Amino acid sequence: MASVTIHHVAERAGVSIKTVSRVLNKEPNVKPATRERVLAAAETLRYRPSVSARSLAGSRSYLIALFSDNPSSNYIGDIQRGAVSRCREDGYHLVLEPLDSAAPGAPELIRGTVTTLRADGAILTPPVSDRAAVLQALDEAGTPYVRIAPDRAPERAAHVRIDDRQAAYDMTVHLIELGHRAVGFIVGHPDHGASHQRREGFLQAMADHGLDVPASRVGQGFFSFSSGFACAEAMLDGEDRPTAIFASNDDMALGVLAAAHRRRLGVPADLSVAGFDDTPAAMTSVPPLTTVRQPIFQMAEAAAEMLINGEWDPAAEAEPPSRLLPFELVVRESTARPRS
Amino acid sequence: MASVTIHHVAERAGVSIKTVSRVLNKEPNVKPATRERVLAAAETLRYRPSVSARSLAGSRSYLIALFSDNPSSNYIGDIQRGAVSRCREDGYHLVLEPLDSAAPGAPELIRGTVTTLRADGAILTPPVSDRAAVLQALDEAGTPYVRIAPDRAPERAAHVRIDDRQAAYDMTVHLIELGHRAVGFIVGHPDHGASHQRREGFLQAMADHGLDVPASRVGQGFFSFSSGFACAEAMLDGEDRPTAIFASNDDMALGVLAAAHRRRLGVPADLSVAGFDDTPAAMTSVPPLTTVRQPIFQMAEAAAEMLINGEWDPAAEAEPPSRLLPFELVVRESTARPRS
DNA sequence: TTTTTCGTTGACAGCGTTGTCAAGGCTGCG
DNA sequence: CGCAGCCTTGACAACGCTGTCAACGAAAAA
Repeated sequence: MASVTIHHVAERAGVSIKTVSRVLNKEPNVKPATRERVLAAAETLRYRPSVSARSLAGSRSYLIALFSDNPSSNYIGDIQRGAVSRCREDGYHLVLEPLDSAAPGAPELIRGTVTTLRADGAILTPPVSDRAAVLQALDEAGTPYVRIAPDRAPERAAHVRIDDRQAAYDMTVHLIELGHRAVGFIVGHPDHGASHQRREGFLQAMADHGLDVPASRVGQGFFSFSSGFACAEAMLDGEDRPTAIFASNDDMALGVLAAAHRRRLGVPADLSVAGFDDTPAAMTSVPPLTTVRQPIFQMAEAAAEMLINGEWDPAAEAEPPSRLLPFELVVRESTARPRS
Repeated sequence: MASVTIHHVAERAGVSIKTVSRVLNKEPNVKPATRERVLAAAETLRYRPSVSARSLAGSRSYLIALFSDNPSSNYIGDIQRGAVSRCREDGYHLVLEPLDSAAPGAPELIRGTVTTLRADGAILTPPVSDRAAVLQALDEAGTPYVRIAPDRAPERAAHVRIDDRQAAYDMTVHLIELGHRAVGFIVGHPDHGASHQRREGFLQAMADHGLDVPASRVGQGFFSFSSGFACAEAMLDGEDRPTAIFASNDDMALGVLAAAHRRRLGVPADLSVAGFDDTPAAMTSVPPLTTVRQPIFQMAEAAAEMLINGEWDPAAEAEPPSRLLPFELVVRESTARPRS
């Protein structure tokens, strides 16, 4: 309880607290012998610096806030693990702040959080990463932040993303190459930036192959199972039914699967289905889903790293940094050649 | 950036910083008029106390650590939302610490985390809540903690749980009352405390109704889809196939569904399936799953509350507090009378 | 009226670090 | 040999807040 402080370590090592501080912060100009002595003392005493004291005295708080709205739990879980993993390397900690980013109080909540915490940075997941009011609050608070998979105004701040457009393009080409001509598409939640890019990628691929996409083949979903189900019902009941449906995320693809199942349409025999995200459910569905895998864990790691390294100073005029990570097409059993 | 401190508020309100501190901490003996003045000043200046400073000066850090190992993301997500929700009421923040609780370094990681953070408490989710080494590390660090759904030695520390035994008992009775006699059971991960209690509840209910449970009808799963699938295959392929299978969680129940589907067994016509947890997938599966709903959100809220209120002082000899929350049987379409 | 008590307020000393600045000791070069 | 200049180290003042203790005035008691 009477916790061990830097003074105890200093005393044991026979040096001043400042020298201990130097060693622990890997500052230069400490004699190797001294460094060893300090390290040994810290080790035997099991010394742990207090983040509060460090934060108060220094310029870093060792705290990073993660603001997320409720997209899929799996997505958030990967984000969290990735961010924490990188944080641990440098003694940082992740403070969790789930919220309703559309609520009027959201910007104020965020501002309050980063200022009470004196957070060194914030990570925003979609759809938070596209809320202008939130970004503004963070700008005003002077807190650096990294947007994950932003849509609008990517140049506005630091961000990490995959090429959603290209991924959707590639998946569409996969379907076309299998022989599909009538391909339906289910757009994701309009508030999520990636939704638009995925749609564009799809449309572009179809256009590039001279394929027509009537309005009835593009449904508006919300990234939920039920919205995927509803859109699929509409498409499958209409005349000129598609032979393949590409849903903007796995949850909706699962909804498509359910709708097909209900109509006794075999997948992939009668209908090919493709998703996006490669959630765990994609592997366990019947049949397993062809989908796009995003390196979510790595994206979060990258975001944390950018913050820890202080790669972006909001005050400076420099262009905010960004990273583009690779995606991967995962072809499983839900897509096949159309029945001729 | 040049953040507003308690001094600014004090100056603006024309009082000393101590008085501002009193008002903000809701301490007694402050004249109402003074209180108003301070509150107004804080409001217009948008003052936010620094957790670091509070932590350093006072006895509370306003930080609670959440240690979780990777059970289902949905479960963890609910836990997080519940805990954060309660934390916000009192200006607390949740620090996320996912880890591999079976790793040899886990206790040390936890000890290090709570001491650098000077955390006011820790919340442990299963299976972390049953790791003796972890509990010991926390005891040594003198940090209060609340175990969620612990199995072994519940009297050892504060905890929150539902009556898993009774829930499994009730679900089993539900199946028996539908007319099932041959009921299979899939045990959960042996490291999770609730697994044993659920099995006991099942066995007790069967015994109370004079029903026999041959060893072949009790499979050992691991809370995963694939383990549920494997266990179901074994039971369904054996002679004397059960007419109902009760899986200890929804993921495994989904595995059972897949196995039944593969054998062209109708659910619930040929086989009734019951799960546990009421995950989102339970509602969207085909057919929707009969399951047990745990008030996960509320359990986490309760855990955070116990910590915030300081309901348990590890130093004191008093018996650690605990809370038992109600569960709910959710009957959907995966269970029905057996085909006569 | 005088004394006691209590409600209200402020001064001030930390809390455990880091940042600043200065003091020595040593090295190297003139 | 002397002095500039670097390497190494330490003293000490913050950082923003809470806990302690004392002071003041007013209300209550004598």
